[in-house]
Amino acid sequence: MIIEKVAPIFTSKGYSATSMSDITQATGLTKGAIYGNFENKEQLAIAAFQKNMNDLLKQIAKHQEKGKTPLQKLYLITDFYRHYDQFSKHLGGCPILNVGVDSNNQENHLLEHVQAVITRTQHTISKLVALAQAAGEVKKNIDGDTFSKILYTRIQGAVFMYQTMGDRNYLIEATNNIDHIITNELKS
Amino acid sequence: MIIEKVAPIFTSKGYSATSMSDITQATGLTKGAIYGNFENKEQLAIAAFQKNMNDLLKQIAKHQEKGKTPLQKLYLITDFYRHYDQFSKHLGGCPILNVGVDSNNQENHLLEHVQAVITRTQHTISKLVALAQAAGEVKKNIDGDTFSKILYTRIQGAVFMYQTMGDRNYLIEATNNIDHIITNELKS
DNA sequence: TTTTTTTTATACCGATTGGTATATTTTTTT
DNA sequence: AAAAAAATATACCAATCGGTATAAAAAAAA
Repeated sequence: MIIEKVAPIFTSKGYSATSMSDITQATGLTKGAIYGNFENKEQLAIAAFQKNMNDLLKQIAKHQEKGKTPLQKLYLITDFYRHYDQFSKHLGGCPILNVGVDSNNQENHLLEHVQAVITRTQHTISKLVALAQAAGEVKKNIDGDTFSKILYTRIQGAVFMYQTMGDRNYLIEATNNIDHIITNELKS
Repeated sequence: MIIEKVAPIFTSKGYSATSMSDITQATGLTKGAIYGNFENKEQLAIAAFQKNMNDLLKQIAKHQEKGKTPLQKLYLITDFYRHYDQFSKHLGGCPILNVGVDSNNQENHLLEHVQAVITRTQHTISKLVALAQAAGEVKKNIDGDTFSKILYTRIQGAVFMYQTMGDRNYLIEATNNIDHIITNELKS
């Protein structure tokens, strides 16, 4: 319950801009209660980030269930991010982007967690490409690792532009464009 | 001189993680001296951001001088970002990305300055495309505004991935890929 | 060289920071 | 119902936060 109430604050305001009184105010608890459950502010921030990532990755996986073949699932990943403005709202923004930038050049250990999630997600995408190749849906000469990096980089770029310009069209145009690439360059 | 020493700190650590004692320490001045030159911390952060943007935009313009035609200058923009890891280092990271994310959902007025620079830069790129079209270097049916948004979004995505993963290849692959698009889809 | 102006340093302000020892309350176990 | 364990609240800590009034020093103007 603490984590749930605190996670969107950390994501939207950033680590050092989030104070313990923000946390006590949001939870309705006192500092004693918070420190009875978490070692310190950093551990709470890490727990909040992991909760956000759990929510996010679970939702992406759920969205993919609508697709039957690996290729359909690939399209559904981009489709998820097409409407990422809605989902990221209740996370307090994109945790990967926000925490990634916020924790860079900082003394806390949040960055390592962000890196781990990015690496893991890229692996998931590249394995999906391999499955699509095995099913004959995607050309054999496509390199899954390269594609997953391109896809992830483009999506995060669109997320950044969406968040700082407040324009959802960046998400729409980027995902449409990636779909176009999948159809014209990957699809066999 | 104050701005010069302080700018990379604000960019790398973020607004609220940068304290006045960080500033006095970096400049060798006391708080009295700082507040004799700047109204408050926020105005100093804005001045620092604008100094960074001045440096960045000037360097991009300078890099473009090597090209003669509008199309060559377009290639030189992507070429600048191919080596952005070197240049952004002495800025304390990418000010657009870092300040854009950092100032989101914050009470300061930094975000508006970031938005203004992004809008302005996209205008510059789209005017360059128009010039290239007038010179017969780029197809007439290309929409400059759309292209400049795609280019900028992809570059910022690569900058984010470079910074959080610490891998320069994200910059290289993204800029190579954009060049590929210019050559195959824009060039007449 | 004296006066004026600008810049910097000192010393302080109240408020807030993250964090903790201890007491109280609540929950669980017996 | 009594005892033990877990969770929460109270009251406090030194340190630091951003900011300021005033005095000293340096620079510019006269």
